Amino acid sequence: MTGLSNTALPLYEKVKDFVLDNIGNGNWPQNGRLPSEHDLVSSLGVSRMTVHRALRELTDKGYLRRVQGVGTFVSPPRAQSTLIEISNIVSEIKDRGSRHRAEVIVLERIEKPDEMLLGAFEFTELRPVDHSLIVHWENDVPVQLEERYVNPALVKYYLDQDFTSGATYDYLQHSTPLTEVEHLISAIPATERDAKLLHIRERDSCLVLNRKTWTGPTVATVNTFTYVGSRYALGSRYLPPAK
Amino acid sequence: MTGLSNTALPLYEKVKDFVLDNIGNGNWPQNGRLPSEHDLVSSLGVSRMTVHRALRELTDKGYLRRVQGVGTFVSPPRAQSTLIEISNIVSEIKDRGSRHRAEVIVLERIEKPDEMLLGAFEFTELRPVDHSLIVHWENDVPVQLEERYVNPALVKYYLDQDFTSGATYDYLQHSTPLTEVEHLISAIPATERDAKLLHIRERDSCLVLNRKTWTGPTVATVNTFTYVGSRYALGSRYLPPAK
DNA sequence: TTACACATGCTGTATAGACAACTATAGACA
DNA sequence: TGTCTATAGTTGTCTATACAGCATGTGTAA
Repeated sequence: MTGLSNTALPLYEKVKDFVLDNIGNGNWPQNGRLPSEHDLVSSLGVSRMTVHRALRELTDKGYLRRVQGVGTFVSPPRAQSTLIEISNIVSEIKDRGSRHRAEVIVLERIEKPDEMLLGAFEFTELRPVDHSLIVHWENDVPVQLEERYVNPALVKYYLDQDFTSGATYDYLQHSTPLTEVEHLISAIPATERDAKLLHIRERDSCLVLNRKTWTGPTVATVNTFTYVGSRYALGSRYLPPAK
Repeated sequence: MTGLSNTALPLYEKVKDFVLDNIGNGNWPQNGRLPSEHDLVSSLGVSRMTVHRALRELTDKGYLRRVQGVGTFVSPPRAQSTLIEISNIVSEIKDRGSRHRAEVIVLERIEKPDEMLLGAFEFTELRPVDHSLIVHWENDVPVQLEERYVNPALVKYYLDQDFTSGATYDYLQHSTPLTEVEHLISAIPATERDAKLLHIRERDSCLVLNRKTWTGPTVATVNTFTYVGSRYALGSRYLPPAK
């Protein structure tokens, strides 16, 4: 009596389905503890690596929460799940084309040189500050307003890191203590300040992306990106296969 | 000479970094072919499972494209990459709270009963059509306009599926042929139609989420969600840990 | 009582080996 | 020439085993 389905899926997919079913029908309640890997190995009759892979993938998708030395728990259904993944939208917006291109352009156009952005995220040579307002340009047309706030307590941390290893972007992906990200995307009419800086009329539609990152329980950074609604959209484009 | 970094990362993370470095510095060109797993095992001195995990995770993130029996290739830098993941935004928006709740509410409020939505995605009992316009309400206030187009050729496919197995949501996650998703989020002023249906003024800011799904090279569905900008935002909230 | 060491149970990582499934290619054959 | 077949190479999955790292409870000693 394995409890696994009979379809042709790989074993680890069947294990995932088994777990999701038990969560879905309330068998394993929210924040409840799952059987240990060893228990699942015994009851399902598969190897531990297979169980482990299934649980790891469900953890990546946000269905589970695992703590080494303690156990595996059912995550509450909302929020937490896709947060990290959504952060990729922002990455995509910022580095369309080559990796650091967009940011370099920005640097040449900064309106107030005194208010430098915290470059630790994308660039090494910059002096970090804890608050900045930046206008991004493209072909002499302002397209985006960016406001950044960085928790001063964390600035030192970034300065102490060694970002000269070349693979800055990916290094950060792996090693930063930024554990969670919150995103809010909204459509608001341009304020007087927005209109002036972006060369549009007041009340024109703007697309606002608000991003907040956390390191554990403390807020690390807050970013507000304001786009000219009539000209720009967020998102990602899919190119269908040629053949 | 392994080529792996000396930091304290797990081996599979080092392999990932190694691969990303080789992609980043142009050593392995776009659409180029990577060394086989066996080659990497030889040159890096780690086991094949470790190499495999690294390559699989990079594939999931969209950096690589793998074809069984052929090889591993460098994906073009963006687009394909995070598309699947981003689709979760839409899921979360639609089913905050319990799984099918949101959709049920919608059904009670449909303005034109003749233009039913294709329920195959969330509900079994509905008659599918290939095009529909829906107004979503909350507490007697219209909050969202939804326009759906479904490729008629695919309607039959969904009808033939067996969605009565209980785990509808997860079943679809695994088995639908929807291979790719394109999202565009934009801020637009309300058209006359939008204003009338959503009880707002013309030119008021609206948040528009456009979603297009593909099965291979053909478009499967097109959804347009129009939200009242002053009242709603897309995104996800993070709740910091209590302790 | 308090502090520390240890055992236990859990997840995380890594390996070696095996087989399955798929693709492309080369060669045999009609 | 065209078609089928065998084969080599590649990725996908699965197992059994081992060890590391972490958290918690327990028992011992101060």
